[in-house]
Order: sequence, then C-alpha cells, then structure tokens
Amino acid sequence: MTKGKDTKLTVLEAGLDMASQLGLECVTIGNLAKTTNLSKSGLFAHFLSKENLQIEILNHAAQLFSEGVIIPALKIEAGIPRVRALIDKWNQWTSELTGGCIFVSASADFSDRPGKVKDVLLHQQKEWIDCLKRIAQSAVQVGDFRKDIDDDQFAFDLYSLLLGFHLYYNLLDDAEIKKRQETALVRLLDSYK
Amino acid sequence: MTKGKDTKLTVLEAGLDMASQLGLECVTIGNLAKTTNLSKSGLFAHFLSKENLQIEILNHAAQLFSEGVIIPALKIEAGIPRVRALIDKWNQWTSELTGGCIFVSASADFSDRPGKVKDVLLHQQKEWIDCLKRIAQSAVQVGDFRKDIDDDQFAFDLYSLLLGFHLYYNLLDDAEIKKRQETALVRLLDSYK
DNA sequence: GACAAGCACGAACGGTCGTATTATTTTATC
DNA sequence: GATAAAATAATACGACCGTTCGTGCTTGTC
Repeated sequence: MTKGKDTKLTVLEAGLDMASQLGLECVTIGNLAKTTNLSKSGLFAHFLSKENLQIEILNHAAQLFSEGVIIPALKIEAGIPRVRALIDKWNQWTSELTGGCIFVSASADFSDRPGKVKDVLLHQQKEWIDCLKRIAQSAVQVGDFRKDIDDDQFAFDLYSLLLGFHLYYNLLDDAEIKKRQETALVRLLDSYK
Repeated sequence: MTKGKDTKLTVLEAGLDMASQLGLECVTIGNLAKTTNLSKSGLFAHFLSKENLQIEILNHAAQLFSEGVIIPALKIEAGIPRVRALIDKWNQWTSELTGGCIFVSASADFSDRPGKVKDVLLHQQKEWIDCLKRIAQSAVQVGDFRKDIDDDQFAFDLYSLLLGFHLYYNLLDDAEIKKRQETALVRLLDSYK
C-alpha cells in the first residue's frame, strides 16, 4: 500500500529536479529510471504515459510551491509585510531548485504545445496570479495600499519583478540582483500606497 | 557559391521558428529537414553538428533582432521616445515569432546546460543588457533622465517589464497586457526623470 | 498454505535521435 | 560543353525514445 506511493514520490522528486534543469519536455523516462535506480518499465508503470508523468511532476511542484511559498506568506500579517514575505519565499523557492522555477521554464516550453500538460500549467499560473491579486486586496484592507488600486496590474507588476530576478539569477548569475529587485520593489510599493 | 547559402538561410529561418515554438533543444535535424524539404544528411552537411545548428540559429536570431529591434530604436531621438520605441519593437519582435522570443525561452532552457550554446546565449544577453544601459545613458544626456540614475538598475527594470509582457502574452493570451505594461512603464519612467 | 494484489523487472517493439560514409546530382567556371 | 567544385541525397550506425508484454517477486488476506 505504502511502498508504491513511496517510490512514486521519489520519482517525482527526481523528476522535478530534472525538469527544473532540462525543462519538462526533456525529462526522459530512461534517464529518470537511472537516477532513481528503477527499471524503465517499472517507473513507467506508475504513470502509464509520459504526459501523465509531466502532469504529476507539475502537480507535485505545485504542492511544494504551496507549502513553501504561499502558505508561509499567508501566515505573515497582511499588507506590505506579506508582499515582502511572498517575494522572499518565491526567490528562495527558485534558488532551491537546481535549474530555477519549473513553472517559469515550463511556461516558455509549453506556450506552443497544446495538450493536457499545457492546460494544467495554465490553470496553475492563473491560480498563482489570483493569489497575487488576493494579497494585493488584503493589503488594501489593512490600509497599506490605496483603495482604488488595480489588482490585476499589481499581479503583473510583481510577477514581472520575479521573472526579472529569475533570469538574472539563473542565467546571468548576477550577485547584485537581489538589491535591484529590492529597489524596484520599493518603487512599486510606493506607487500603491 | 550562392545556392548553399540560400538553402542554409531557409533552414535557419525554419529553425528559428521551430525553436521559438518548441525550444532550441527540441529542434530536431530530422524535423527540420522535413519542413525544409531537405534530406537529413543534406541539411546536416551545412552545420556538421547539432550544437553548431543551435548556435547558428541563435546568431541568425540575433541578426534579425538587431535589424528589427535595436537599429530601428536607435534611429528614434534619444531619451524617452527611444525607450518607448525599443519596447514597441521588442513587443513586436516577440509577437511575430510563433512561440515568443527565442532568447527568453533559450535562457530558461540553457541556464543549466553548460556548453558552447550557453556561452553564445550568455554573450548575447549581456550585449542586450548593455544596449539597455546605453539607451538609459543617452536618455540622461538629453535630459530625459536624472544624472544620478543607475543604468544597471534601469536595464533590470525594463527587462523585467518585457519578460512580464512575454509570459502574459504568450502563455496567458492576455489581451489587456499591453495596457498594463504601459502603466508600469509610465511609473518606471517617472521614477527616472 | 492458497490466493490475489501490488510492485518491479527484462526483453522487445517500431521510431527517431545525431552522426559518418559514400554516392549522386547540381552548379559555377572556363 | 567539359570539368572541377559545391550541394544534396542515400544508406547505415548505435543509442535512446515511449510503450507493451509477460514474468516473477513480495505482501497481506482468507
């Protein structure tokens, strides 16, 4: 009962790491089997198709993301402190994954690959943006933001900052990027006060 | 003498399109040969390795990028008009490619794939950031920006805005995104005045 | 102790991958 | 129009792709 779920989790863990480095499309059943010391067919039996494997990797990542980023941020007092917590946790999340945030790379990979995997990814991204909007709304409620802000605009503003950080951090290895993101964030928050 | 260069260009054109949709790593010599009506070996002879093919696709993209984005922007008067021209041209460039900007997707793909392809990509991205910095400096010279601005910061700010646009436009198909980018841009430019 | 269920294995399938070698056609030059 | 050079094709290679199948271990249940 528990043995199968155990190895499946191990596979998903390794698959997430591999997807973060090589991209979700380049996660190979053969390679994944090697790194987890399973046979190709033994691993395959857990997922029944590569598409399912990709989807389950995404869902596993979403759960870790929720536990590591969203929930901790929601525990911080609403308003600017929560916004800051979210950014910190997001940066940490993206730094902990070997090859950067899987949702960012998958977004580039799958924007032109229609199918179930893209559908899942799209749904996750919309949920994430909704989360950003809700955090903006709660900042309004506690008085940290003006009442007439556009929460969709805020989501775009904040996500752009994260994407900028992601590229600079992962590709360019820029040591100063945290500082620049902070500068941009201060300007952003000021404009919403 | 000229026939070979001709077909090579055709291949690069098709390869760029394919790379934009599937990612540079998923451009396959066999598929590329099919779409260009060449034999696999005939196509291969032009590049001698897949790595070279990827590099030549990147370089071809860089040339188109220069012709379509950078040079037109530099023809516009320095300062805020030039910044705006650059953004417009960049958005246009990214919209014209079927699957979005190849440099953005390749940056996610190759951040953890050491090798010559990554080296080329890294060099290109640094050149692009330098270009952004120079445009900031010229805006200072004509008096559109304050004298004490941080041009590295400006490059990050602007690039983040482009990356945000890229994700919203390509994955989420957001019709309002141009408006949001504009809002963010106005705020950004104000802070540099 | 029989039995079913869950789990993992090895072998094999038809395809495609990138690459190498060898041949054939097309093009440019005189 | 002959000839050398350039461009393309044909064929083959070993490796790996995702997937299927049959088989054998475990494990817990009756």
